[in-house]
Amino acid sequence: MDPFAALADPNRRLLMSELGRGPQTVGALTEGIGLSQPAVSKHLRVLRAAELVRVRPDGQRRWYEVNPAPLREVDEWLEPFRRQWAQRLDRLEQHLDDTESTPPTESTEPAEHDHR
Amino acid sequence: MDPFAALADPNRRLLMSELGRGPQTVGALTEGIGLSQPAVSKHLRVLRAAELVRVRPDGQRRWYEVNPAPLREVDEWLEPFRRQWAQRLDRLEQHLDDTESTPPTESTEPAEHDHR
DNA sequence: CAGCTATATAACTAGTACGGCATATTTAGG
DNA sequence: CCTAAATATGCCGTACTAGTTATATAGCTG
Repeated sequence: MDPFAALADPNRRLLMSELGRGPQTVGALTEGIGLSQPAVSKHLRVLRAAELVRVRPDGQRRWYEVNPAPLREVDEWLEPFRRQWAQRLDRLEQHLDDTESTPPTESTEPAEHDHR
Repeated sequence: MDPFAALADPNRRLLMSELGRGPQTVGALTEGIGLSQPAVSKHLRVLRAAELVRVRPDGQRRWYEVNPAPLREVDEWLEPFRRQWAQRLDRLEQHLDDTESTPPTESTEPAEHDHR
């Protein structure tokens, strides 16, 4: 399963963040979040399928821990957009007011753009 | 709408990447992707709701362009996991084989962890 | 073994997502 | 005005999601 889909759910992101603080059992995770234990188990299953977490059985407990590797894919996807952050932030504010009105610089084409 | 959810769909990520190469009209985007025009319009609506893109009407055309700002939220969410990447990458390989078998280092607890 | 604890799975439900086709809307152009 | 082009919206079917409760499974303990 792809990490983007796995991280789409806010509760799963919460679980990841919680696990980021160290390995946890299902019980501990269930307490931290406002969900039933089965719900947590299912989210963990999705995270496992995405390989975002790994499990270590220990008697009747299961210690879940973060596996950050698949997050690289997310990070790499973000990469091309990074250089745009700084540049466009000022433009954003300017645009928030007149989003509907201004056509591109030229008449029918947006002219060459920053990535040219 | 939250950027994670917006990016969960692979087609929307494709549209974002396409737009990363410069502003495009709906028609152009529709050609690039294997979807109907209405489908593209709907995806663009979601991206707009997440403020990941902005539109500029130009006659009957609409020029869509990336607004990278919300991607910062994603990037910031990744931040805490970054330091784990390097460290755990070697451990991962080791684990790929014996994920089910090895109990934690200690008997009932995973012993102290990096931050416990 | 009996019973408790910890976790996973099953069955069900309500809501939402994504696609398609058809249609509305807006603008351009003769 | 009438038509065509570009885009958005409505409606529908199918599929998946995320939650619940109930139950199964596995280990622990007396």
